[in-house]
Amino acid sequence: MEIALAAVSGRWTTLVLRELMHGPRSFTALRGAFPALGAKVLSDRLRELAERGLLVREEQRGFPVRTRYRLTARGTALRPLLVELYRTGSALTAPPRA
Amino acid sequence: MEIALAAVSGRWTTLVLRELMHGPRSFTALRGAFPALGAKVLSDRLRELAERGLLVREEQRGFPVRTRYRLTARGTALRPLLVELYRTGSALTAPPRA
DNA sequence: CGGTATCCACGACGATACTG
DNA sequence: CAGTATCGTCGTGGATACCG
Repeated sequence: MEIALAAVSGRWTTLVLRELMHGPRSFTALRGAFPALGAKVLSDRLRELAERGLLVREEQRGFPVRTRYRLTARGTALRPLLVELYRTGSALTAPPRA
Repeated sequence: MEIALAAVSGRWTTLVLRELMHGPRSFTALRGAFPALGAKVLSDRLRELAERGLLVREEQRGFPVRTRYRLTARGTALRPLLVELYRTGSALTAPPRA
């Protein structure tokens, strides 16, 4: 559980993962998706996720340099967990039944 | 998702919740279950979980004072999430399939 | 466009000591 | 038995500025 928890921990981590579940995204696209997310934090998070083998960074040659972040199989494996987090969060938000 | 994540965040939180899923436990019983868990951190965690309405603290009169921590309905609602965390963690631990 | 470098604030965690 | 008090450390995250 610690491993799974570490994989999704961090204020922005789940949001970034969720965005990438829809397909590869560029750095700027991710920033655009979350205006409140600073460049440094996004950079930190992406590096961490890459180190955990949950996503890969792909550079396209040319100018300006194009970069895409794509989830790996391990990354997409987190989908059910994200769904469950959403489901449980909704349940907790709903009025407590006594 | 942030709400669900907050509910299970913290190094010991999931473990404590998991232990309480088996039934009410005393402070000392919880300490015994996790020898590496300091009294202060356990105290912090229990207070936080109580504030979130995930468990309740029950005192029995007498000497010495007996205390039990029991999950509420909201607390037990986290079970599927814990299961999913375990499942996902196992999947991530397993050899990466490329 | 796609980042890195610095610095700072805050909260989680841990160790130690003490209490009713 | 069931905690609280205090202190120190570290990681996350935010603000700002700068770079190829």
